[in-house]
Amino acid sequence: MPKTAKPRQVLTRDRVLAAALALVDQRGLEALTMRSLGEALSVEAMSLYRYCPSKADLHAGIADRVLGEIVFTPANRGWRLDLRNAMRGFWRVLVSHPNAVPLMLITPLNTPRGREAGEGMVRLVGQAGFAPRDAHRIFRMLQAFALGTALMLRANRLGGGVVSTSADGGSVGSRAPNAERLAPKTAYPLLRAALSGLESIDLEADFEVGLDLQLDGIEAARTKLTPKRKRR
Amino acid sequence: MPKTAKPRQVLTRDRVLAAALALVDQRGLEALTMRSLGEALSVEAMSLYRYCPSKADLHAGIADRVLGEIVFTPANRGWRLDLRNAMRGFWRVLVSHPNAVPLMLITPLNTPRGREAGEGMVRLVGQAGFAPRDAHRIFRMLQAFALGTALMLRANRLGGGVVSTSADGGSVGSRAPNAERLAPKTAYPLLRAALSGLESIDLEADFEVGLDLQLDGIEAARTKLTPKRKRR
DNA sequence: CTACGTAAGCTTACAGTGTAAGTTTCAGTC
DNA sequence: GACTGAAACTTACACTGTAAGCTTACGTAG
Repeated sequence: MPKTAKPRQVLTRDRVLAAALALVDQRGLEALTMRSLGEALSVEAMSLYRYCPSKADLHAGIADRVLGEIVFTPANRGWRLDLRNAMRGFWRVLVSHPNAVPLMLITPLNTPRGREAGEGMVRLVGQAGFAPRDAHRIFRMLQAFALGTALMLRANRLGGGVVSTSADGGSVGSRAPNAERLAPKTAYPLLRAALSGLESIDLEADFEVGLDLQLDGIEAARTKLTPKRKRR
Repeated sequence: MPKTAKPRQVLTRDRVLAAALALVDQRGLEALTMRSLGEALSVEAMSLYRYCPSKADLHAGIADRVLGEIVFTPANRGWRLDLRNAMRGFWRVLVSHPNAVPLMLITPLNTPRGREAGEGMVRLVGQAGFAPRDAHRIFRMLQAFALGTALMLRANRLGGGVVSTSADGGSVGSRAPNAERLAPKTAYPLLRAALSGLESIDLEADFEVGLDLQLDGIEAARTKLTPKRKRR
């Protein structure tokens, strides 16, 4: 029976995933290649397969790692403040790894830390008075909202405007300011009014406003469910 | 000056995009290859580049085509019913092309039909009493919610559970019923309670419930904005 | 009718991808 | 010191997007 176990070990699944996440953060998702990741670890590409049996698994591992960065600080200050706080924590993690967000929608929760986060969120929603089944549904809604917004953040950051529109209408591609590109001269008065003067869309504000709106919606659903119960 | 223009034409950008969307619908996004698409059109892969200068452009074209399937039927029955109706139309289009949904988050609106849809949605939200800027923000929120939920639908449909978890805990991969896979035996009582007995998550219901909740939130934001104005 | 210009489609080629299969290298035990 | 087993390397292959150049067939001008 060996007592010191594995001595040569210089690589670990954790080290591989950490390097992968760093690479994705710095150079984008499409720069994550088995070979480039190997190079980042001073290792040949095929060596990684001992720790991540496939690229899909690598992706799932990265997603899991990001989910693991979420910290829960309950702090019992009422369901609304607690839930908002947790969602803000979730959001902070997402904006600190914008390039990894797509991975989170391919493999949402099935990972251990994902379950941890899910359990915590369902508990928080449950504190508003919902049964687990409904709480989980609301959790999924909040998740869709946060991830969707984070994904738009990513699309907004990089260039955009790829379509060629050979037969339909206005051409894209010039480096006009953002508002102009999204709402061009010809028509669309509302889009134009909405976006004029904006350098880019402030998705941080989007999240805050949207979150408050969701919480209001939850409040409404809550009083609909149990009209007798006292608020807090 | 030629009067009849292009006679040989057997391919069109529209035909290419239609075939591409059909291929994505039937065999998934990763089956969309220049060569496979060419084969579907009885044409060599490189011929497609005359109509879609790059694969990114092809993707954007598909997204645009899907957005074009949205139909607006205003029907002036009050902002809430009208907005719900429009969102349901949006949702119907998404669930009829689940595999194409990821493309919609890479290139959200910059396409002509995307702008069309955006303009319509902003108008509907505006009917609830919001200025264009706020209406557009709410539109973005609704978009994030719908697209995020649709993406989960996709993740839910195909297998899921790829992670190997060599060092962290429970293993995945067996073909247990869905609830068991998402909330395994050991702990997570709330997840277990939420998902026990479910064959799979009903994202159609998720969308309906979530949509109502969003509408309640919008209602709240509305009365907050203009507390004097009469509802309808 | 012939010749031509032009655009639609084809051929070839290349660098880069994930990964299956086999081979080398080396720490730790008899 | 020989053996064992895992860690890492090497080679190879099928497949991807796409750059560059070539071939074909059409509508029109002469």
